[in-house]
Amino acid sequence: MQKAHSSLFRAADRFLGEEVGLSTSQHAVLLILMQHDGAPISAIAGELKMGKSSLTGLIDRMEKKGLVSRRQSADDARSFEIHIRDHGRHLVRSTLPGTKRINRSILEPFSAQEQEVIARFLNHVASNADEIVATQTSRKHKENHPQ
Amino acid sequence: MQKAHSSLFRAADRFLGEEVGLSTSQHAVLLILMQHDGAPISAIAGELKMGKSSLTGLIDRMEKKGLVSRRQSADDARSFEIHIRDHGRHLVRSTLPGTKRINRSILEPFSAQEQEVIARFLNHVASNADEIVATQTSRKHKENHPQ
DNA sequence: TATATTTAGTTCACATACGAAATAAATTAT
DNA sequence: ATAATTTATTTCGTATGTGAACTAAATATA
Repeated sequence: MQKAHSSLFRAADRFLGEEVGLSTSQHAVLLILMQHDGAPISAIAGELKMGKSSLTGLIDRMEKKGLVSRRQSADDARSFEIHIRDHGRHLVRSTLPGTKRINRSILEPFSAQEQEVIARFLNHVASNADEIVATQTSRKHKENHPQ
Repeated sequence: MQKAHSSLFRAADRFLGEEVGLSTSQHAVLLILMQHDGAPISAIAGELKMGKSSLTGLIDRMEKKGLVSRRQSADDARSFEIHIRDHGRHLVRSTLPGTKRINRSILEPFSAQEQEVIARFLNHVASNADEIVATQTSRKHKENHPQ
């Protein structure tokens, strides 16, 4: 299972990197911001199931590339709003056809019913992977994604 | 899709790391060596679809932990055989029940027929992800995994 | 209000992966 | 046999992710 996942993950990453110079995470951040522009770092980290410390570096690099900008929150002096910039917006839009093509191409050999099962499976994994693993180890979970 | 994969990938990685101190890649290397002990670095890199340079570091760290050992190939003066050591063998064995439990638990909500579809899908992804992406970008592929 | 706790974000040391370039040995071509 | 090419591995610089420890601000509790 891990192998299947890691190879798709790496292949998708390679595709994005070659195509427009975005890592998977950068791409994911942009997609989130397209829906929730101005989201704070914590929220983005939560959505991506990444540690906050990772987001600091990720947003740094994206800022350096001119994809997003940090803006002080008016309400909370600790917090920053992350805003997508035009460059980021255009870039992420340019990836949509390619990623759609790839998804189609991956699902091509499967029937409509089978694709439904696959979609259900992937959603299940996406929303429960953390909990499933946590249940098995039955500890260290809250300590890992607490922040 | 990427999100689903990255979150499972990371969750599995966390599980292995917490449980016995193995990264997914280290685990995968040990599993390969259980079947093909003495495999050279190139072959392992090929199986994992990783660059050879990555394997140098990976094997370095595994050697430092006493999981595997490098041994000069008798035939080829450039090549090293990677051998699994007892410590590695015991460690990877100890992970098997846990990973089986997790796999079962992930597949639990799906019927036998659905599980068959899922397995077919994952195998498809594992063996074709690279090619699918390569077809789309239609270049840079052989240059990336040539060595 | 004063103190304690939680929360947002960063910094740090480290693990991991990558591609390009280097080295050295094996193979192929001439 | 010599030269050109390919192959196996390492080194280097860089990107990415992590958890622990830190700072500062917000919130809760006393």
